[in-house]
Amino acid sequence: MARKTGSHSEITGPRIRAEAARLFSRHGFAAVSMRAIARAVGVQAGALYLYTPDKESLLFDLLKTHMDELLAAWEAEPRAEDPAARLECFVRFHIRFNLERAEAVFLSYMELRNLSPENFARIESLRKRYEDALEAILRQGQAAGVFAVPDTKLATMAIIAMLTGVNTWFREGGRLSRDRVEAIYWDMVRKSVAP
Amino acid sequence: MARKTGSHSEITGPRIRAEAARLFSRHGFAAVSMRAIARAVGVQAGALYLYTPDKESLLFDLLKTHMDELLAAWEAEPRAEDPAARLECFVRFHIRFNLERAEAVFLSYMELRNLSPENFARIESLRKRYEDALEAILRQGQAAGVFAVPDTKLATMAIIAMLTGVNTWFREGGRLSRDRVEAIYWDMVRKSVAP
DNA sequence: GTCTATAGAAAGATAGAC
DNA sequence: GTCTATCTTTCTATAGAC
Repeated sequence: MARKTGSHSEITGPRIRAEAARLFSRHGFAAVSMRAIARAVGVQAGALYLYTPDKESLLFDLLKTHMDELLAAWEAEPRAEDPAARLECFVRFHIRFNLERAEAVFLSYMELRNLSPENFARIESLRKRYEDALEAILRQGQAAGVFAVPDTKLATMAIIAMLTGVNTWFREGGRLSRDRVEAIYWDMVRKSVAP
Repeated sequence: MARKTGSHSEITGPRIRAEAARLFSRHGFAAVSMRAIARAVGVQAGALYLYTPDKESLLFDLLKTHMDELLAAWEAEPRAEDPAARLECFVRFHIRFNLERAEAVFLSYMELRNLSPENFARIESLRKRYEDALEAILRQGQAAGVFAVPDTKLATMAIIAMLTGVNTWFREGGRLSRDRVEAIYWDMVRKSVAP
């Protein structure tokens, strides 16, 4: 136990990211000062710079981690062969994952403009990979004749926007359970791509 | 022509709102300074306070005007009796109007958190009125047996999110014309609420 | 109606003590 | 690893000249 008083790098780093995510998603990146983050964590402002070179890198770290986890979680899902079953899996996965990470999802849509062009491009390419996963399902179903969409690219964007919208109104303990919401959205998506 | 040099109230007011909308939508409310708005307009920062009591009121004015114009434009649309025809009208109206006012739409989704609680509530109640217009169409079609949605409230939120999403990717002069996009989205919406 | 000038507060980031 | 102190810049908003 030779550790010096006030040395907590293994917990302060994650705490900084957690508080930054909470504050950024609530007030917006530009409206949150480094001092405000430090206060929430319980350290002085200067201490933050031991964990991030600057404010923008802190934001980028949050968005990059979120996108990596999103892609990894989707790739870990069981992979159904049937296009309709895969599409249902995607719909339920997207709603579930996004509701569990509401803060990060909000950030990843709202705060992109605060990234440098290079960092912006990196996040966008990860998002594109995720969109491509859905488009591949739609193409497969289209080829098999079980889906009939006029344009798979537009259907991809339409479905993702529709599903992500759940985050704007869903509240735990509200009128509908998360599972019921998933079922209702799946019903609408299923019909929207039906022949 | 007794007007003093530098007196332009009838054009400076609208210019301030236009430049503020452009800058807020591009960089975010908190990231745009009053100096930056003044510079874009071509006046000094102090002159802005002849047109707005403070920065937040300027934002509120933009959002309020947008919501008022949205509601007025929808109410001015020809009102079809048939629920399916009215729904198609809503889909096309929403896409068209939102694409024409991309900056204001972006602001009205992204910058709500920068309003005071009172002003936030005023904007949200206008948004609710717009959502209610769509829900009324869905209820009417449901009662007539031409639509079959598991939950009209969720279908309302799903459809609006899907349609508003067009603004995130549509570019004039791209692969698809605006009319073609409207038709494709209408096809998907039509099927999603079909029995 | 717009300008210059400025008050007063707060921002991002760094230096050096401990 | 964290703190205190501070540099430098920038911010919102106001006062008073023209």
